[in-house]
Amino acid sequence: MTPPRPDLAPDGSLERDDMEALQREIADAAVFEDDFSFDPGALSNPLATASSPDDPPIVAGVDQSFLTNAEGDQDRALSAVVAMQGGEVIERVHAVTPLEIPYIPGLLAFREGGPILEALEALSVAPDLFLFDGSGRIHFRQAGIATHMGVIRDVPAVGVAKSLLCGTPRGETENLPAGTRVPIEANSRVDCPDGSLIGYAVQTRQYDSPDRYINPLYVSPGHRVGPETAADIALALASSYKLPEPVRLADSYADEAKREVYETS
DNA sequence: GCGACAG
DNA sequence: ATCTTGTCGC
Repeated sequence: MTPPRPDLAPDGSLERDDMEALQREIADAAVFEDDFSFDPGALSNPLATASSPDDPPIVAGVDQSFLTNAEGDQDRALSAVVAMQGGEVIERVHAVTPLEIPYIPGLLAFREGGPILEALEALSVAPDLFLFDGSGRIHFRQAGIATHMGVIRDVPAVGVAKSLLCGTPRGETENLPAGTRVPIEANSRVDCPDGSLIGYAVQTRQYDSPDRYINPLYVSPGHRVGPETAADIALALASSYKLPEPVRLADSYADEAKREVYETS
């Protein structure tokens, strides 16, 4: 399947200015509000399956691992995709591609976007929603990897990051109770009006003991999802662990597939 | 010049 | 991201 917007694909050979210009184009094409037909309430609730006339939505988690050559340099990226439906894994695919550029904050999609798009091509099911490890709208040019990939495929996408790239939490984010969220608003480093709601710090899990605490996730709209719904989705999909299940499984699958590559070659 | 910086 | 043992707590 050819993506709706192959012209916006991340190209590691572009000049930095052109990469940033492309990101502004991506942000212009992105929709940071709910624009999908499935019922988000049917994502994790097993009972929704029986009561719904339709099949539960298919959610795909995406994550990467990296391969090292004989010299010890990271020369390839491995992208892993785990598709789930009604709480069950229905498909797993992965792809390995050579790395073009180093990791540069703000340009992550130009490093990892290639293998991701290739892995998505290998998917036989059509996900209703993508979850990416990284930011969406919480990005200098509002075009994090979740936004970039979501726009190219024109599929609803959410960014799930473990640390904050930019923006300002509208309050304390340490030791939040499970199930709570704190708005992240744009600051001067973000290419949109100061104070714009660009995502949430989301506490999916928390310890009971008072002497230690879990850090929140930073969830932001990628494409065709609003900030509120993005946070709802992360909470709904993270019933047992900090990370939403599709992303957590993609994470471990990326490691598993990496070991297979090393053992096979 | 200084600081900030997803994975 | 990646390199990695022990260790704290339920």
